Parts: sequence; C-alpha cells; structure tokens
Amino acid sequence: MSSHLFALVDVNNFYVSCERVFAPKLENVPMVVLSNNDGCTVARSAEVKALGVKMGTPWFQIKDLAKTHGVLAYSSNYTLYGDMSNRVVEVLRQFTPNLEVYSIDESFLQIDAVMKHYTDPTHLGLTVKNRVKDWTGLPVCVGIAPTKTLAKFANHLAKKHPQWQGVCDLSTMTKQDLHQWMTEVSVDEVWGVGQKIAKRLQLMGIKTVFDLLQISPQVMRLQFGVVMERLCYELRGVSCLKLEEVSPPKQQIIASRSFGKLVTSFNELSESVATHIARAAEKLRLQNSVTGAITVFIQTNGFMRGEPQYAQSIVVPLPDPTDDSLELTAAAMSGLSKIFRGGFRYKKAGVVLNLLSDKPVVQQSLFEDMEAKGQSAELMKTIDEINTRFGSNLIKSAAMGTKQAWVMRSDNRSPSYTTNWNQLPIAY
DNA sequence: TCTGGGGTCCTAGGACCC
DNA sequence: TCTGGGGTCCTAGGACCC
Repeated sequence: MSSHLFALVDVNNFYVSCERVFAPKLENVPMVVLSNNDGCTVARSAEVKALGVKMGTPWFQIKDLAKTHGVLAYSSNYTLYGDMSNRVVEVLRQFTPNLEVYSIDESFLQIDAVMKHYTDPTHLGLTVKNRVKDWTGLPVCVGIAPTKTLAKFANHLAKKHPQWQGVCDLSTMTKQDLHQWMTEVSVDEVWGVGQKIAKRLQLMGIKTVFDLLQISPQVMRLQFGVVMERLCYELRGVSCLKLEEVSPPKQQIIASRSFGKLVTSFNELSESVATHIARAAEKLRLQNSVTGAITVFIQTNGFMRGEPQYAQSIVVPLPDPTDDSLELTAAAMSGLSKIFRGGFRYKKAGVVLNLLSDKPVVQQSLFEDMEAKGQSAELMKTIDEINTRFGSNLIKSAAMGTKQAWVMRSDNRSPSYTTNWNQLPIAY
C-alpha cells in the first residue's frame, strides 16, 4: 500500500487576522468579527478565546463581558476575506499542485512527492508557515500526518502547543507519544465528531481520542454507520479520504437572510425572496449553470418560546431548466404564496436553487449491466469486503443508480446498504 | 401460516463541516 | 430587545411501477 503524507494548513483566527493585516494597531487587542446583522461572533482573537467566549455566541450575550475587557467588535467583510484566502492558496500552490482548498481558511496539501526537498516534514511545515506569513501577513498552523483526519488532529495540537512553533508532525512521532497526545484530547475535537455523536460516545465511556482508537472500526460501523467507520480507520493511519483537488460542481446554491426585525406581511416576505433569487441567480450564471427546481422557505424565530412557530418550505419544479431571474422570481412567488400563512412573525426567508447533476440518468440497475460498463470490478471488491467483514454471505447483488450504490442482502431485506458510490471506503 | 416481490426514485431529516 | 449563512453526505422510508 502506498503511504501518503498530508499537511493541513489553517489560518489562525482567520477573519480576525485578516482585519489585523490592514490595521496593525489591532495586534494583541481583544476583538471579534460578527455575522450578518451583527448577530453572532464568527471569529474571535486569541485574547477573546481565553475569556471563554465560544464560537457562534450571540453578541448580545457577551456585550457586558466585552465592555469590561475592552473587546472590539467588527462587522464581517467577506469580500476582503475571500481575497485574502485566494492569496494564501496562491502561496501554498508554490509548494505542490496537489492541493485541496477545503474551506475559506484551510487547505490540505499532499506532500509525499515533494518531501525530497526538505530535511523532514517539520522543515517543510515551517517553510510553509513562514512564507505565508511573509507574503500575506497571515499566521498559519500546519498539521502533518498520514491521513487527513490525523492531519486535522495534528493541526489542533499545533495550535494548542506554541512550543512547536505552529507545526506538528505526527508522521515521525513515536507511537507512545502519539497515544499520549491522544489521551489528552477530548474526542469531540476529532474532525467528524459533533455534538450528538460526542454525547453518544460519552455514554459508551469513550471520552478521549485514544478511547476511540481502542474500538474496532467494524463495531463503530454497526453503531454509527459508514462515516464513523471511515473516521476510525483514518485515526489508525489508514487513509480513506482522498485529496479532492478539483472541487466537484455545486449541487445547490442557497441565498437566505435573517430579518433585522420580524416581518408579518406577504409583501415584505416577497420582497426579500425576490432579493434572494436575484443573488442566487447571479451566482448561478457565474458558474454557467441552470436550475431545474427551486426551494423557497420561510420561518419564524425558533428562539422565541411561547411565540407561535411556523416553518415551511416548498419545492417548485421549473418546466425548463433556466438561469433567468424573471422566470425564477415568478416560480418563487408562486411557491411563497402557497406556504405563506398570515398571523405569524417571520424571522428568516431564503431560496435554494437545485442544480442539475451532470451524472448519467439512471443506469439500469442489475449487476450484469455494470459488468458491461466495466464498473463491476470495484463493486465486486466492495461486496467481498463487506461479506468478509460481516462474516457471511450478506450480500447477494448490487446495483448503482444516479446517486447511490446499493446492495441486496441475501435475506432479501432490501435495500440493506446504500451508500454514495464515490464514498465507499477505499482502503482497509 | 405467511395476503407479492423486486426495483427505482424521491424526500425528509439527521448529522456534520467551516 | 438582540441568536449567521452556506454547504455536504448518509439513511430511512414512502410512493410508485411492473
């Protein structure tokens, strides 16, 4: 098996750092960046994190604390952040073309092929970090490991332990040291473990990353599903998640906003929906795409207990796929009129453009068809693997549709196992 | 004894991410 | 009083067809 080496490069406190590049006097000043309507904190400086302010905390809840500690608050400027993000990626591309832009402030680099230019992975990491700082003014941390999930973990360690100067390489670490670090980090820090799963893990007595490492991936598969199974393999150093160099085409475009004030009338809602359609349609044309159906949704403020709640959405199919604002607006209005109810105070409205997939329309399902299309080898392998893992002839046949692959159990309870075709674990 | 069974598409909802 | 916006993937189950 070929072994990989991934580096995750992540800008520290991205939005805050962007603001600081253009206003150096903000360096070391406690500050936050706020979301739309100045509702939530979406970025916190290190000083504010140290005060215990969590990501996403509503601004009104920390206003007093902010006053006491002289915390400055900035409204967000996404144009600026997008521009800075591009600059960082340009610098990273100097190191390798094998790069995945994972989010506005994070990129994965596959670095095995370029390691020969460096004394060790840490050397590469430090070089990356320093060059990004020199060329963009932004501070980054680098996590290096044989899988993406472990690289995430390494990045987390790099951020928490300044003595490493922002670079943490797990690939050359001894097993004992790695396990020691894993016992010191809570399992909810793992990439892919959110609130709900963390809670269930807690109940099972799994508290640290190391605890999770002790459970076999097959067992976790039965309890939690295929995503968790992959995660467990990744923690063990078995790479299941590939580098996604070319970002797949979007499946949907969303435009939505909360209202500054609650609104009650159809007219107010229709005005905002029209605005959202205009923004979404612009994005749509920008990527030369068309939509075959749009979703319109409206909702009241779920935080207001005791207030009558209403949330509804509707899918409006379009007779012909289009990117035309007028047609889309007309469709959206007809949808809105169907879901609008008077007597409620609305907080949010939005639209979703459902993009047409360029995947083949249905491939008739049976296995022989796949054989003809030359897709059976991989499928057979997968079936074998599943049968081996579950210790019996669980799988009878398999098929593939537009979005999913599924397999039939030999006991005819079907479909027992469906999964996104491209997302099957690729290594064991 | 067992009320048809297999195949496909679609939607809703849950979970996660930044 | 005041609680973001934009995405992805996976699964279960209903509708429908023959």
